[in-house]
Order: sequence, then structure tokens, then C-alpha cells
Amino acid sequence: MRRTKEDAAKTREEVLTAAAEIFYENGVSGSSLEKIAKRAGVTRGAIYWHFKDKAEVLTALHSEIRLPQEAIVDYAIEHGHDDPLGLIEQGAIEVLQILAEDEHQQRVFAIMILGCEFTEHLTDAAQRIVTANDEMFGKLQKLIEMAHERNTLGPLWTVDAAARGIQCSMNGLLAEWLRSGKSFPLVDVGERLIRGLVGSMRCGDSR
Amino acid sequence: MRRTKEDAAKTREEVLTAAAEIFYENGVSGSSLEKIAKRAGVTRGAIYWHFKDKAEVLTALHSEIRLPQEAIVDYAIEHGHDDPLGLIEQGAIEVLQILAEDEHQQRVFAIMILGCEFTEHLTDAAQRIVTANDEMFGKLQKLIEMAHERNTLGPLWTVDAAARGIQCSMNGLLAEWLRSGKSFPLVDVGERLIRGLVGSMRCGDSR
DNA sequence: ATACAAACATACATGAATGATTGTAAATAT
DNA sequence: ATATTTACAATCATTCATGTATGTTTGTAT
Repeated sequence: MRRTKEDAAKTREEVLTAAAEIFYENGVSGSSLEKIAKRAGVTRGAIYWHFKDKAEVLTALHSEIRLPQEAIVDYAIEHGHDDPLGLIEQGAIEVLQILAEDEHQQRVFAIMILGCEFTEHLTDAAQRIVTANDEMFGKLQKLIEMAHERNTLGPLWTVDAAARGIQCSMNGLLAEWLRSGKSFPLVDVGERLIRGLVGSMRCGDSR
Repeated sequence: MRRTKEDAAKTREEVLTAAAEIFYENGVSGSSLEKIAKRAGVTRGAIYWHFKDKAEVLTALHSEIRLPQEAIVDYAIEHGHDDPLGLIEQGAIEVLQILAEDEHQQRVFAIMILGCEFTEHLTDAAQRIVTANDEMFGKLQKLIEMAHERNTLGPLWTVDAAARGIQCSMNGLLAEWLRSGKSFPLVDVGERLIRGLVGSMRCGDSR
């Protein structure tokens, strides 16, 4: 029964893959470790060997992927700061294109925002999303602050409102897309949405 | 112990209020009927008298409030169709102002979109939200179609993309606001967001 | 006044999920 | 070659929520 280290790592991965599927199908609280184990072709014992409990399985899934929020801003930072608003626009579109192709990321992301319960006293899993969102907001703020300093931010917008607006629209877009079962073209809608929004933030285009 | 009809209706309301609180604090699946009963000052027996099970409590909560999506479109329909885009703008802002004042609606709405799990095979509770969203999308489509026929829809947008864009942005705005613990001014951000978006949809303002 | 039904409370049975414990075969270290 | 640890499987006890069944009190109709 005892396997080599590579085998162990493989079963660990298989458990995570199975967990992503089961979580996606039944929601986190609706998924028992028994179901996950059965799907992965092991027993609960194997899961308890690799992970402390269900929460740790979720955490492991989360740490596997990068949130779109993080990716958008990283793109902007990576590509210089000549035109902050343009960078946000480009970054967002890039991220959407990548995410639209990656089914595993879609599943995990769906679990994070749809199959997980955000309550008043947050679970640590939900807390990570909140934290990532906050960080992303902070970075967005800085980028838009730069646009503001260069007088390229239209009169309709404040720095904070602009950052929130982008954050809300992007998260809402992804949430709706996943919730609707990907019933509309993500990149097409997203591109128009982000162009329209950022366009309205540019000086002279405000109204 | 037996109370009059008014007393019964009162306990029913108290159960629903307690349920909203408990669901909001612990999430739907994390809430037992025992907790709800204790909070309401009754026993589980009382809950089972008024409702079939936990799902029916949730359904009762849902049917109490109107989704913002529904309210926005109804506003537009109610106020004539001279300027469809303007009506959407006004309607959205109206709805935000009302929702920002009503704590109970906020709680129930938070339960619906954050404290509930959207899975692959949806629960009937989640299904209702999806359906309501779809209906709202259809109506939004019609409104924007009218704008399109009057040639007031900018070249950046298609009818479908515009409807999706508004839907995603509004839902995302509310979700972020609630998820962040109402950490930013909803009406202020929302007003700029919807003005910016709708502004970009108007002819001549597209880019 | 009596009979019945409404509006609950109380008690119990059931099942599911969890966490812990124990068993064990194979890999690895010595 | 032996000891030890790894990587699980199998079993078990406990908790916890649910659903149901039954009991009890009080309105209300006749």
C-alpha cells in the first residue's frame, strides 16, 4: 500500500482535483470528505493524512491559483506606469482572456466566490479573498492616484470611487459569468465594459 | 400556550427576523433551526409549525424582498420610455438610495448573494435568484433595444453587452459593498459608476 | 359547556459527517 | 538486515442537525 514520495504527491493532487469538482458541484458545506475521497479513489484516511480537515483542503485549493484581482494590478505594475488608466484597461482584458481559457481556475474561482459562504465572522478561506480584494483595491488606488496627478482623471470621478468602480465591475462580471453558467461571451462583454468604464474616467470623456 | 391569530403571525415574523440574523451571521448551511428558534425565543416546534423546513424559511425570506434588479427595471417601466438610458440611470440610483437605508433588505440581500451557495445543481432558493436575474436581463435588453432603435446607443456597445454590463456592475457593486462590511459609500460610488457606464453608452461619448 | 382545532413545546429516533484510533504494507534509513 | 517511518485503509465513538411523533394548552365554534 505504501507508495513512494511521488505517488504520495500524486494522490495529494488527485484529492485536490476531486475536491475542486465536488465543491463545484455541491458547494463547500454540501461536500463531505467521504464524497471527495470516493471521487479521488481513496479513503478519508488519505485525506486526513495530507490535510488537517476540510478547511485546509479549501485553503490548499485557494493557494493554487491567483485571484484575477491580483493579476490585473500586477500586469499594470509589470508594464510600466506611463498611462495608468490604459494599463488597467489592458491588464483587465489580458486577465479575462487568460481566465476564459483555464477551466481549473474557473472552477476554483467559482468555488471561492459562489460555492463559499461569506458570513459575518468570516472563515479563513473567505478571509483570504477579502484580504486579496483589499490589497487589489489599494494598488488600484495608487495607479489611479497617478492618473489623477497627471490630470487624466475625468471630473466625474474621485480616486476612491474609480478604484471601487473597477473592482466592483470586474468582480461582478466574473461572478455573473460563472453564476450564469458562462452563458455570455466573457471577453467580449468584459472588453466593452472595461473600455466604457475606463473611457468615462479619462479626461473629457466624463459625460 | 395557544395564541390568537395575530400572535401566531407575530411569532412567524419573529422567526423570520431571527432567521435573517442567524443566516447573516453564520451562513445558511451553518445555521441550525435550533439556533434560529433560540434567537426567536421559541422552540424548533414553532418553526416546523410555520415552515416545512429550513429551505422554506429561506424562501419566505426571499419572497419578502424585491431584488434590486427587479426594482430598477420596474422604475424605468413606471416612468415612461422617453429616454431609456436615462431611465436606467435614474432607476439604478433610486434603488441604491432606498437600499442604503433599509437594513433588513441589506441583510436578506446579503444572505442571497453571499451567505448562500450557488452550486452546479442549484437549490431552489438559488434558482429563484438566477431566474430573477434572467428576467431582469431580458427587460434591460428591451430598454436598451429601444435606445438602440433611437440611435442613442454608442458604437462601443451592443445591446446584449450593454445589458450585461449594467447587470454585472450593479450586482458587483452591491456584492462588494456588502462583502466589505459597507466600507465605502454605496450611493456615492454607485452614482458615479452608473453615470460613467451609461455615459459611455450614450452616442458620442463612447470613446 | 363541550368539542375541536390551532399553536406551539417536548421527547425521541435516525442518519450523516466528523475526528480519532488502530492496523498495516511498503519504502527508506541505518 | 533490521528498524523505523511513511502513506494510507479500516473501524469506531461522538456529535449534531434533522424530522417526526406526541403531548399540552388555549382559542373558537356550536
